[in-house]
Amino acid sequence: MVYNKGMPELPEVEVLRRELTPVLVGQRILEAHIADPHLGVPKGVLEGKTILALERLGKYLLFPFEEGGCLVVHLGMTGQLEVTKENAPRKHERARFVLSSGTHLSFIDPRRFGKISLLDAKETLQRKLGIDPYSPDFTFSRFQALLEGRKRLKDFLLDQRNLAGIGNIYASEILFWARLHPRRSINSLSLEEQERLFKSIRKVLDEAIAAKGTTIRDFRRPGGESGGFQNLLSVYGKTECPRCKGPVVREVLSSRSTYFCPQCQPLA
DNA sequence: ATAGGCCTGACG
DNA sequence: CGTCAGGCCTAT
Repeated sequence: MVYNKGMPELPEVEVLRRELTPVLVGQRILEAHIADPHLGVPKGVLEGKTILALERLGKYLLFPFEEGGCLVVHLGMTGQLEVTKENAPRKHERARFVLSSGTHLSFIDPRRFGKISLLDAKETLQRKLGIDPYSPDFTFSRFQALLEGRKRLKDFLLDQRNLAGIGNIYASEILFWARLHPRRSINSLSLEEQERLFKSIRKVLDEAIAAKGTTIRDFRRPGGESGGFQNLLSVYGKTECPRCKGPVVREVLSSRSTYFCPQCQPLA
């Protein structure tokens, strides 16, 4: 079974969490092989631990242990998690865990931007991150409070200290649905525009999760299928606006590609 | 607010 | 060859 995203934002990590849960919960780690010394996991601490659940915070996947503490995985740009029965190491494999069921969990990451670490508690990570859009804290009034003092709209969405989980693709998609220009300044938003933005966040993320994530490269689902949201993207990587049929513009903001329809998302 | 660095592969 | 890529951190 291959669980390969490769464009891991919140929806992709959530799909991963859901699909890995039945395979991993209750499993004991028999062996942990950390091939990449880059990954800061001390030797010998994972063996014998039992995975209690799979949780997600923003783009982080957490494996809390029955014995306390948790393993944290961040996929970076190209990280993948694969469950396999085979013992042969995969290309770009950075870590491998042998589980009590006999299956192996392998962490594959060509560009090595991904991270594996060990945490005392979920709260340690939570303190570094803003509100997860699927936590009970994600209310309109909390959202409004986050907007206070912030500047450019797209930067706000990408900063994980505000909201945790939105990346470059979904930022463009959310702003399209909210009909807001990526360079709009936050303090210029009307109440109605704030509400549109708030609702667009969950709408886009919900649909992306329902479609099993976005596959722009070579993502394979467990049965060999791809995720489906790449077929539902409105502006990211597009040239024509699905709403007004006008041209979609690509603009570089904070050295990241940003797509929007200047007609439907006016700056003024 | 922006550029650069971390890495490697894919593509022109 | 050169350019680009969905993340994130640090330094100007």
